[in-house]
Amino acid sequence: MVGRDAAEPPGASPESGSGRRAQLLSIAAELFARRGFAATTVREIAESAGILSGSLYHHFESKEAVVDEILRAYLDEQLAAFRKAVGQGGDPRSRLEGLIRASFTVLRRHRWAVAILHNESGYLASLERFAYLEQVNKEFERIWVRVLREGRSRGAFRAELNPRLTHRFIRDSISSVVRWYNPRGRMSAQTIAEQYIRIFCDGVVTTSSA
Amino acid sequence: MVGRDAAEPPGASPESGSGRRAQLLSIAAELFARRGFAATTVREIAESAGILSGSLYHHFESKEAVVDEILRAYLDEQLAAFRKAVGQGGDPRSRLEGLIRASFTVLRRHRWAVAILHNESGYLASLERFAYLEQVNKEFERIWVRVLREGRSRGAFRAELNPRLTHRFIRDSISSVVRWYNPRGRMSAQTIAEQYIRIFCDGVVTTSSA
DNA sequence: GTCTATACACAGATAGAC
DNA sequence: GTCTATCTGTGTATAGAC
Repeated sequence: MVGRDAAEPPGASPESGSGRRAQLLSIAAELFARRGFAATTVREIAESAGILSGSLYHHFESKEAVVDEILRAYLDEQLAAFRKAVGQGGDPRSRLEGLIRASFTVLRRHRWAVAILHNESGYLASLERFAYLEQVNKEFERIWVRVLREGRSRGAFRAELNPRLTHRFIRDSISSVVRWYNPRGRMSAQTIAEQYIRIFCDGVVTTSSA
Repeated sequence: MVGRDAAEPPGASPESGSGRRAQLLSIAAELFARRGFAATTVREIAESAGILSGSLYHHFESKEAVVDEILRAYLDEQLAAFRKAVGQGGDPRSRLEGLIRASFTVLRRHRWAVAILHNESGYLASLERFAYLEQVNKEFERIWVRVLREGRSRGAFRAELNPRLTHRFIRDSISSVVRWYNPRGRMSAQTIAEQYIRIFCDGVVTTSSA
């Protein structure tokens, strides 16, 4: 847990929960993801929710507090999903596939949070309030790099690939999916996940004589 | 050419050119890329350049005009580089590698522009002024998809991969590199390009029995 | 829980002196 | 080409009535 003092019943995620607060978080998350955090005004958030901007401050202490909550809910779930995935064992490839699938699974529920984190992490990192992002980032990297290194030392993954670079590569590729992913579109998160696994593991080229 | 009325000698790129105007563009580009377009103020740009905000308007008509110029300079060069790459012929894999290398080559000179386009395209697309971004986007996609489709029909690339998805995948992966790429760091753009080509084409796994 | 009304800061941009 | 001074709009946030 990244930690927060929940005034809401636990289990209520900002992007799927019921309740007014969760609804407001969901609306704000989509706007932040689509237009950017700085470019989104609290008036727009309130208007989308059918209330006036002043009323938002009954639910949240500030605009920053809103993103904060959106991001923490996502990060908590993602961390748990990664830990569960690597805990299941298996050969290196299965473990890598497990991490990739865990990313896509959480992405379905937290697409806006994934987009916000990907787009605004540079800006948010400059604010003291979001110093924890760097820590979580490092923890995620540790989990992935362990799997990649083990696979490499066992000869399952290519020796010439830098594990940290490979992790960033996969992470950013998946994060970028939220820009065009549509839950009601032709491609399900599963379909995309399987295509991505195919590319990451086996590449685009068929005659891999490497 | 995306087109603009140049009051400057041609060939002067915003990120490497000499002259006051080019210098200001370079400073602004870095700030926009690091902190976000909306989050960066004209006062910050001016301050970084050692002048006052009012003085900026002697060089540019507006903040939007500044990003506009940064993006156009990049897009012009990128388009030319892609066209040159596909014009060189070769087998599907060579052509794909050519496109990837062309991306990384241009990225060296226009890293901030690449970051801005990647991070802010959602927001910028909502402004009339930047309607051309969609057109350029489509043109880039056309170039890539042609190569990917041909490779697929020739049996060189996996049949199950969606060409448009594959293009977006590669494009976004490369764009994300600018977040951590450091021209004076351990990894050169070439080194990164070769690792990316390796992953894209052959995958991470060694025993690709696919 | 929402609205009214408003404080206060800061944004982008302009005009004219130097 | 830069500065001084400033206009005007809009942003976040607050206080108190309903």
